Amino acid sequence: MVKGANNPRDEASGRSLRADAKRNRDKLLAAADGMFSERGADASLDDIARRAKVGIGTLYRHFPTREALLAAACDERLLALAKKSRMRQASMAPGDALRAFLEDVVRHASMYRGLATSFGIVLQNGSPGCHATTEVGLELLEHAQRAGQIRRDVEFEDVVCIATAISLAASQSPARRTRRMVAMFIDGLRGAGVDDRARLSQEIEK
Amino acid sequence: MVKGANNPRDEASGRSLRADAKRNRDKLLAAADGMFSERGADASLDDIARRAKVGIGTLYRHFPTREALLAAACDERLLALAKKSRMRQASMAPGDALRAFLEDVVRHASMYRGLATSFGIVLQNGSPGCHATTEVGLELLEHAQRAGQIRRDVEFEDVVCIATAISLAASQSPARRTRRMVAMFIDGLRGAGVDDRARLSQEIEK
DNA sequence: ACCTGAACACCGTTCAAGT
DNA sequence: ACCTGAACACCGTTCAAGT
Repeated sequence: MVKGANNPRDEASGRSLRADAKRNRDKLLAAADGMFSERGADASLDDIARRAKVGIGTLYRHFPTREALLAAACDERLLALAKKSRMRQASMAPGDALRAFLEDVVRHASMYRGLATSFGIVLQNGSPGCHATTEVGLELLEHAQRAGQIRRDVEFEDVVCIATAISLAASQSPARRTRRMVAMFIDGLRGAGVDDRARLSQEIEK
Repeated sequence: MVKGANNPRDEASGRSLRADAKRNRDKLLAAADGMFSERGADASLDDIARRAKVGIGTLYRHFPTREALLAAACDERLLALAKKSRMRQASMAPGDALRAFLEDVVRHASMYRGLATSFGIVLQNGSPGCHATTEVGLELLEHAQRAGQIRRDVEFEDVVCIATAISLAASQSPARRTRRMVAMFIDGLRGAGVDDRARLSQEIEK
């Protein structure tokens, strides 16, 4: 339980919330998670407010954009993902830990049906879970690179792109394809043989 | 000019169209292409009908879904893509021709802003352009595989997934990343060294 | 056979009024 | 300081009436 993540603060301002406001925020979060789970990431905001028994204006006050609401609703699960990934860092080979992380992120990017489309924006939201996930991911990547298991020229942004990309593609095609795509991508990140390497860097740079 | 592709037939039924219906269809197509180009793939269908000076019902009669309209609007450009790719088949090494094809498809999947999201569905639409593109792509893949430049276990569906995935990711991030991602993916498809290959097939199957 | 557009059921967002 | 919900401006889709 990371208690600090649940304190009564408004995302944008960081100010403390009045008791009733905090209550409303929690009700909105619960309602949003339920609604997003049942009907996907493009569920009606009106319905969410109604389920939370709160005026629609209150929803907008707490979460000015749909992405802000999505990020807040995802937050706990992203924190859990970060924690799990950090533990793997100790027990697995660096390259394998990165692949496991990539698979997890792909899964989470489709936590709600249709979430993948905006997952990139959601991750930039700066909520605790987003921050933690980004941090572990970066560590895992650097670790794998120092171990020589992943190309040096891969940036963390590439990994995020790849994850959302696979997730987006996977949501439109049978599940078995996901695993294939992760494996293929990791293979690409791993780097080609000695002969290929020089030609490849030429291909990549300009 | 492939004249056969422009004949006055309704996509679904295949029956010939009355002269005024054919005229309306063409006006809708022109209006749709303009509107999609200006405002993206989620442009208002009402606006398109209005620009075509046609009742909204007429739009629905000709194109029952938004994807059908998108596919029809894309069709000429997809035919051109297929033709260009077929020409490269003669003049380039099989692996390079496939990469060029992949880059083209990625570009076309974002022909209109926001198109990538539904590009998979659009490609399954069966219009002449979609059909031609699928056909060349399949040939290019098999050709590259026979030449030993691409793994045998890659299916054409994978290539489509990859293309839309990259396109989707690219639309949310700087342009220079696209090229990197294509290169990395192709690297993945190419296959790892001899030692890696056995482990990788294990990873992929189940 | 085809076209038209009013009618319907939705949706997101704002903001004046209330506590 | 925060909440409420009516009001506004949209959107996709259908279908009875018209040619």
